[in-house]
Amino acid sequence: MVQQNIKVAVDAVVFGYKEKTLKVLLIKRKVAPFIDSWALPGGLVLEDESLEEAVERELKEETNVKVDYLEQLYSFGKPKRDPRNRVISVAYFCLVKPERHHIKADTDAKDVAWFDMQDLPELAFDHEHIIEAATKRLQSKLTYEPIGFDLLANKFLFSDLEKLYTTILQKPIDRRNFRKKILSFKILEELEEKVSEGRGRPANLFKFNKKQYFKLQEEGFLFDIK
Amino acid sequence: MVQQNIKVAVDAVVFGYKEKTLKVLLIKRKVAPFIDSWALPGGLVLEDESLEEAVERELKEETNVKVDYLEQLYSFGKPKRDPRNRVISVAYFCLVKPERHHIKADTDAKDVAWFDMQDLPELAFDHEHIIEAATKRLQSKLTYEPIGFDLLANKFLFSDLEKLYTTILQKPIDRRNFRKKILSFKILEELEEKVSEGRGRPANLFKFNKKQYFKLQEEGFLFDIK
DNA sequence: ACAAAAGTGTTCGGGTTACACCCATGG
DNA sequence: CCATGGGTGTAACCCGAACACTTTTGT
Repeated sequence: MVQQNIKVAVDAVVFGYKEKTLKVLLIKRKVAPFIDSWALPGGLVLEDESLEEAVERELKEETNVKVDYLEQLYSFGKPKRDPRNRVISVAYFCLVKPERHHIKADTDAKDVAWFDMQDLPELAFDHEHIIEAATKRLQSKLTYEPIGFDLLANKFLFSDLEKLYTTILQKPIDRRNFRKKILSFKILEELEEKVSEGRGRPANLFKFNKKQYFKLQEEGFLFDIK
Repeated sequence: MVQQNIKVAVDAVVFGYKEKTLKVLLIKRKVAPFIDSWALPGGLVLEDESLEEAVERELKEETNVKVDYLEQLYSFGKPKRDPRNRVISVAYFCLVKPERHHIKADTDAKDVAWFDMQDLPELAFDHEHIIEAATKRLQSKLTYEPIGFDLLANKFLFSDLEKLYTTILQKPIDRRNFRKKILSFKILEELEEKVSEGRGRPANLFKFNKKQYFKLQEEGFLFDIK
């Protein structure tokens, strides 16, 4: 048997929703190759940690972020994707609530920043490709799982939720039908608090009731927004 | 940086549909660990091949099978999943048409066999877990992509298709509604040939028109069987 | 009083569901 | 002529789509 010398890395596509736009978290690389390029946070997996632990560790080390949602996206393994050694990267799909948007370039990165998805810089490796896959995952998941709530603050306005859907899916939504549909799921709590956004009628705050969602899910309920 | 010594493998969950039951392709291991256990076909990735190439090569070497459909399933990377070294396995999801069911234990396996999904043996590593994930993928894909046709012969009876759906999804289907729905998609060609299965009225043969499906897909058509 | 955003109901049409009888063949 | 599996139509219902005006507040 030929001795195998392939390295295993993880990379994280971390989405955040801020100022009514979708953002992705990038770091500025401190080491070759692609030194000074923007790239996804990530790095080699250690001997004794799971893949998920590796992602969480790298995110902590490089960006100081702790994500609210994390799932495996896809593994990228073309022989030449890293110009030096062969590296297989297991990419993860992550979501962060605004409360946790505070980032900090830590020991392992020169800089960290949220980039608007409409305005990404040149990226290292095949990271552009990975972000593309993550975006598709985000768009499709948004329609059949309540992951939008992992991008919003705990208390949010209905109009925030609606704007998030139109922004990410890039198509208009009928406000009345949308509200009717979501409310019919009975997974939101309407709070007493109201918020006035400067002008216009003050709006009600809502909260996602995750426990209730899990309960309904057990009973066969399927979240589905077309 | 600590030197990393993780190996990268691929494993294939190959489904076949035979004798009106769903089967999975397994090999009997020739080497430790788990010598003589049944396991998924697979093995270490070579330095200069892509992950997909690795799967196809291993399938050829171990079982002599060439699959009709292949996509990445998930990467399994818990530290202790292989008792000896750390091995990350990128699992693939594969479908084979009956014409290609002829298998042959080749150089790298002691034996190869199709196992009924209802009657699996004890499996090596975490392969039972991998098969479980593949089964879920199969069930969900069956409802929103026309992958059932990659499990049937090129020419098939409507009742075969129906039986395949009821078998895999494990729930009854209304024959009339199912036929109406599928035919409404206009992705099947009804052939002139009829087949008499011993008793009963002879049935029409159908063929899946893949080209037509791709064309409709471009136009925004979504295959969907609930 | 005006601008801005929030909140709300009804109608229509298409698609999904439920449902049962006749047909063609072999034994 | 009987058993077996193949093939077919219609009516009820539900859900999604389309659509516009009123309410509440700040300026």
